[in-house]
Amino acid sequence: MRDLNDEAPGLSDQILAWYDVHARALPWRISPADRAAGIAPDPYRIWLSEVMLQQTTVAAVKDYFHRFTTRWPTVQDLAAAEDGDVMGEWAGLGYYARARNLLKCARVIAKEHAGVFPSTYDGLLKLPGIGPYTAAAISSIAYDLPETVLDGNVERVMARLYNIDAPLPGSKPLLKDRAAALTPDRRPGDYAQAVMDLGATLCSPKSPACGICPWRDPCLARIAGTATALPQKTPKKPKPTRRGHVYLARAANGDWLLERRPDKGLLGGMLGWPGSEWSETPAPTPPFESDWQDLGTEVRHTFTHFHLILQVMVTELPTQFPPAEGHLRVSVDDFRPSDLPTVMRKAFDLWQGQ
DNA sequence: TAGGCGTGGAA
DNA sequence: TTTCCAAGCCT
Repeated sequence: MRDLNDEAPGLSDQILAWYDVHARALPWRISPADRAAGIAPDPYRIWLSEVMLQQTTVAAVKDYFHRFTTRWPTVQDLAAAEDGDVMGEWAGLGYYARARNLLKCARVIAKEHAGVFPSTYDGLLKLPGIGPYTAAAISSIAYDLPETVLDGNVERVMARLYNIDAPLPGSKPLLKDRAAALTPDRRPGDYAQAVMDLGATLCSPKSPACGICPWRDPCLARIAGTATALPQKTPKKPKPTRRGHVYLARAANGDWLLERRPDKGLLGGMLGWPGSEWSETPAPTPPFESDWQDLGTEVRHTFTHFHLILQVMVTELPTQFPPAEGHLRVSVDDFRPSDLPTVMRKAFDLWQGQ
């Protein structure tokens, strides 16, 4: 049996040589040439990009990264921001606990670490929103420490390189061991980005470009013809469908009735329309007595673990409406649809379009 | 520890 | 249309 660990130095050299030529230009990335010239990444920008990239594509992150770094150029700037401004700027990116933890983390860095990110894996791991992957990513990319990143890309690349057919997530420790054995002491930051770039571009889930892969020769899955079937994953449960009502009330002067959702749970900390519970058979719960009209078109949206169909009800907001507990009256000048999470913005778009 | 937690693009 | 999945973390 071929032992790829004996070839580890050669393997890391091969993928680094590939990365030197094919590294994508990304707004948060220091190119391999600039790195070689001694330019160091800004840990704040690496951290911000890595949190945004959790379960999120590069294409979706780019504009958000630019807006955040323009508005808050340093971690101290971000730490001093208002909660609602950060949540509004994150709106549309999803997994909103990331934004709440981002702000928590920035404030810990500013207050307890003098504005400087810890430079060790263990120090980073203690911070809100930083788990094993992100701690390893910041350690390696920002500080050039030989920590092993294990994200979905690296899992796929390792499962194929070693032809491991044990299913995820159970095989994760084994994949981590394989990935760690390959992590070099030389250029660990470039190496981490190289393996992830390889997974994101050539070693793709459905149709890997094995013919032009720098690891095509040693790859045991390519040799065995099993690459596209790896990594195996335990099957997922089907998504149920839930229903609900949302209530859009606008005053003659343009004011809107909104609510700030509680910090915990779905869409936590985000703005939203008042509404019913989301269940199989939700009872209507209008925020105040009025002649509510059914907009006629439903909002359809899919979350991580269920489908949602929302009935959109509209009426005029009384001029003297006394806001109930938890309700916000937002003036036309302060209301920006882009501050809403996508499912809530869809309801607004329907209202606007009718 | 397994489930909660968004969104949009690709196939 | 549906399914898969993307630089995961938290509880």
